[in-house]
Amino acid sequence: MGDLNSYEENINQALQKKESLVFSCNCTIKYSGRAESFLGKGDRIVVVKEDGAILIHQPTGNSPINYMKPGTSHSVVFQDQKLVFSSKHLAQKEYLDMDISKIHFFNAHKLEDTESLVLAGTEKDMADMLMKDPHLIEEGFKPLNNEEHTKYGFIDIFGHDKDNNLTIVECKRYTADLSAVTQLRRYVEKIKDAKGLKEVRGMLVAPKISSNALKMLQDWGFEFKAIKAPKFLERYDKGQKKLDGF
Amino acid sequence: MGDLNSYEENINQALQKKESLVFSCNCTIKYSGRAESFLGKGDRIVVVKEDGAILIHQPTGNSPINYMKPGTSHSVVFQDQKLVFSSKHLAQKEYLDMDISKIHFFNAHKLEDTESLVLAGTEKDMADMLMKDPHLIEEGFKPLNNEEHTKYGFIDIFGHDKDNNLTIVECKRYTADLSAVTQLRRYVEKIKDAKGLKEVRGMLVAPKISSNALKMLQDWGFEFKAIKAPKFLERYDKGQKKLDGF
DNA sequence: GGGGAGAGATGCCGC
DNA sequence: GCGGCATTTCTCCCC
Repeated sequence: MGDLNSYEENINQALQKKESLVFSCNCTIKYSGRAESFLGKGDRIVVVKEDGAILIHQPTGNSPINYMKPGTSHSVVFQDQKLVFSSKHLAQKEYLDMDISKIHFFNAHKLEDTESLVLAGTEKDMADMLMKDPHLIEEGFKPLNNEEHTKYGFIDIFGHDKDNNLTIVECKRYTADLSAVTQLRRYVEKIKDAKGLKEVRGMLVAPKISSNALKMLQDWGFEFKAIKAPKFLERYDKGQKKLDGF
Repeated sequence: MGDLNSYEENINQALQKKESLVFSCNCTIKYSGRAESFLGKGDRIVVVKEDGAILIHQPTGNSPINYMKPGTSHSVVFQDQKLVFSSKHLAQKEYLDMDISKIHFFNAHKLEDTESLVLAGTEKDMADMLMKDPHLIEEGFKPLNNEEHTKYGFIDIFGHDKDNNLTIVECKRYTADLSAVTQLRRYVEKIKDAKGLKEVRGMLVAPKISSNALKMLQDWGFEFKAIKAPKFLERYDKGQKKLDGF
């Protein structure tokens, strides 16, 4: 580790080469953009990615304490015994400035990664499962096709129950809350209006529902059905069985 | 940089000492918990914090591709020419496994940081501004105090207009959308019911409103008032003026 | 710990 | 670009 001023050229070169920078430092941070913030002196971990994204982390916690989106440009100058690290995103009128008093470590590296995440257990997986096995919703439920249901908004599933009543189903992969109920209400009213119907059934499908949400749901004459989102990822499951037999 | 297997002890020691780990590696990643995911081989940056939080970043993008919350425990073993990095959060039934084929760099460090962020420009700042200068909402508007308005839920501001009509004001610091309108509707209905009133005014205060939200708002007889959230952070602003005269 | 709501939300898709 | 909506949302606050 060299002197603080020796990092000025190192960092600027790495930025120019579009490498990913990772360093830890003692610094203060100012941000101005969608909001404004200030953070006093402390040790942080900083990651600057090749696309300009910057993430600044404190030693605890899940989320970055400060950050800027991809497309941000960065520069460093040594000034008044400090490294001044400046980040700007002109299009978004956002600015971030770090006054760095010490660098604990620094690394810059070109990273290669062309993979993208394979994910299972989303709300869409849940809706797909219900479209495939509509009896999970209710015996005799007949879902309508996707073309139909896009016309009136982003309704997860709608179709007819065994008595041919039009039914709207809203899925949530987590505990359904008040806003899930108002969302369902919005769809039911929209469809009633668009189709000129007096009665449209509304169903909320989720693993759980909060107490207040259930009350509101029942007040409005809607129904709740407890179903868990499927989170079976074949590729992963196979690996798990072989590797460590969970 | 030593051989891959030499990192096994390094990493486990750093974990035991509750240091913050930062390293870059080539790996595959499996996650199982709230959902399940798999990510094929590629270069990533990994941060493990002293509280157990782990963040894994690809070379581009704002958000971590995989992560676990504070409270996660970690361990590493060298096995089949790979470093197997395992993370578990038993309470949350979450598991993450990295198969590491190469470490590009590794650093572990104890970080000191006791500061917390000072932030201005939130929805609360906006509500505070309106409570202080209620004429911004409307001439003659008289807000009620905070004790009162907590009794019926998380209503931003409510009070009486110049004609003494009870009025509920919902603030949004960004563009108001459909859910902001249904949220306002929920509050108005709640208050009507609780107070046995026939008429309660509902106002949405935000810098902008989406077209569909405006239509729905008007359909229900509510009003929109365009006001921007204040984002003036005194401490920061002073610094800016002195330092670089923005 | 559950519930409710904001966030400098972010990210995705559709028009 | 805006709009609508899910997110392994995360975070905070209050009960």
